[in-house]
Amino acid sequence: MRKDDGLERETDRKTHDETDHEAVKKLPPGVALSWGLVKQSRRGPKGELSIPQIVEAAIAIADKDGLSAVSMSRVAAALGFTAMSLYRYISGKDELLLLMQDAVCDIPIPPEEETDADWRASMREYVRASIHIIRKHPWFVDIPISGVPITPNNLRIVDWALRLLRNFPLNDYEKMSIVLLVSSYARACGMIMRDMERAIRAGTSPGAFSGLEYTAALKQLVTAERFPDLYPVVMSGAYTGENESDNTVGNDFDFGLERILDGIEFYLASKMRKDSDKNKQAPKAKT
Amino acid sequence: MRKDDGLERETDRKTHDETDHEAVKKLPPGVALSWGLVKQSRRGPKGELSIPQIVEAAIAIADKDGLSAVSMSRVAAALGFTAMSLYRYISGKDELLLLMQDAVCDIPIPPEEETDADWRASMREYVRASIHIIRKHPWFVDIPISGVPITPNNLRIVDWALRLLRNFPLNDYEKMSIVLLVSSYARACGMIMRDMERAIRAGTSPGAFSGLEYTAALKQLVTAERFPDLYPVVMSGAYTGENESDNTVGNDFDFGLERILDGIEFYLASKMRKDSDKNKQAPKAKT
DNA sequence: CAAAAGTGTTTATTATATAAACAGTATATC
DNA sequence: GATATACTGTTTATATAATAAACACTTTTG
Repeated sequence: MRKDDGLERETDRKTHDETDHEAVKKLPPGVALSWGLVKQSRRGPKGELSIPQIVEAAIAIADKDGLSAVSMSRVAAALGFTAMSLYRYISGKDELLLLMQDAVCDIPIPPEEETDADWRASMREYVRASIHIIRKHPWFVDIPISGVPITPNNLRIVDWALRLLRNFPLNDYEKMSIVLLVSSYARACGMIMRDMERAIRAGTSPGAFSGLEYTAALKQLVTAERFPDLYPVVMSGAYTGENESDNTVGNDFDFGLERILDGIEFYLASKMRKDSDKNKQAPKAKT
Repeated sequence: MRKDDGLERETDRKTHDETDHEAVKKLPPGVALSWGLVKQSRRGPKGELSIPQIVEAAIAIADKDGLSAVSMSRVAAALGFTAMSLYRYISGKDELLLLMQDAVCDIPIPPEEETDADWRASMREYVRASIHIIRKHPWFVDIPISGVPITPNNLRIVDWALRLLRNFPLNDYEKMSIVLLVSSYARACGMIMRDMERAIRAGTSPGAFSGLEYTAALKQLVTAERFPDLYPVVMSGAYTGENESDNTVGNDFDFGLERILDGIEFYLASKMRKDSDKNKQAPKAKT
């Protein structure tokens, strides 16, 4: 984890640290920690706790009882310490949340070889993996997005997404736009799936998520006059998924994803057509 | 608002009310309120407050100081009452949040005539309106989604979205999937725009959102070995939007939306092709 | 008029994050 | 080795939440 390999002389190390410091200092609190860039002082008693330990405990609590159950005192208690002891390691709860978020982004990235074959399949796999994080850690999307990802594990996922677009005739901005598009969709779908599974676990009869419980009420409330186009959809039961089998919700998401992939494919095709109009020989792929 | 037209006999009315009640009772707390289905008792002193008043005050506070500033006591204080007085109108804070959410969904829906002309333009308008809610009320997306929309104003927006698809050769499930797709994208984009504007208002230099401040740090942290495909994007400055003019972020979102619309269009075309293969005369539009 | 139902308030309870002061411990430097 | 220093985990205290319970008052209903 430590970059210092011991070969640099004292002065070099200092300069290097300071350069790092200036840029890194501007990072939001906690981000530096996530990159493992922390003071490593030798004096004083060794800490009995550690950041990974704290984060792990917090994640376990959040997985079990939700994000609201994650309080400093409960995390500390789970480790056999007092709430205040945590502040020796992290500066506050926000930092803990950020570290939790990055920690669960530490997923296995598929090896590069498998990627190139079928980009649509790869994209589906990417979306599936993104959704998997949310389903495994339902609290993940309860933490508001504070900006572009800048923590290491999160960035590895972005790196993976970009890899899938590597050989596409797109500039960096187009690539980022597509990553944004696909990731946003994954997030939105993951959120809804999360809600579904949460409801089922909370005792809602299986398949009764997505408003199925409220179907009867909605059929009384949604009138044809006030909701001309929603009315038939509610009445047919499609709105609340009355006639769907259990896993059809997943199919809904698959449907949307395929539309997005179609859109991307369409854009690539039209762009390559344009390119081959301009230049005589079309530059199909960069590598 | 009352369905009872006075012609039914007492027994009929009772039965009817109970039917309403049974179905409506199952609605989550607050949803019934949002539909205006509340006890209307005559005894006791008239309330000096009202639900719309409370919700309005809460929204004003949230718009100004964020969702975390919305406390029962602050809302009450803004109206000149004590915190506990609010509990005579709503059962708790969750209910207040739900009512706030529905209240800001009360947006002008464009008249039907303007819709049919250009469905892509209409869709763009729909997305723009959805995003506008989020930008005007940045706290909107801080409230987690608890399921399919079931409050009246929110459903009117869904109704609007469905109207845009009315004449498409799609079944209800396909329509809902497309609404989900477009709405999710709008939400995701709105969130990011919200963050951007929030950061700018908080003093971040204009255009320095989206990680621009962290560019220097990222260029040190993102190595070519660890992030082979992200590396060039960070280095070119595209990742943190270094070379973008102010409104390019919006253009990013436009890009993704156009891909989604392309995808929908592609699907429609391929489906109609299939239909015309099956039946001799293609049923182009239902109405 | 009396009962009932509803109003806003005061008071109290429980949780929360976190600041501040404290006593103990391991290291660095003399 | 002695001692200052920097660090450890703890105790105590503060401020702010949501909201339950008991209270006094008001208006309608029977």
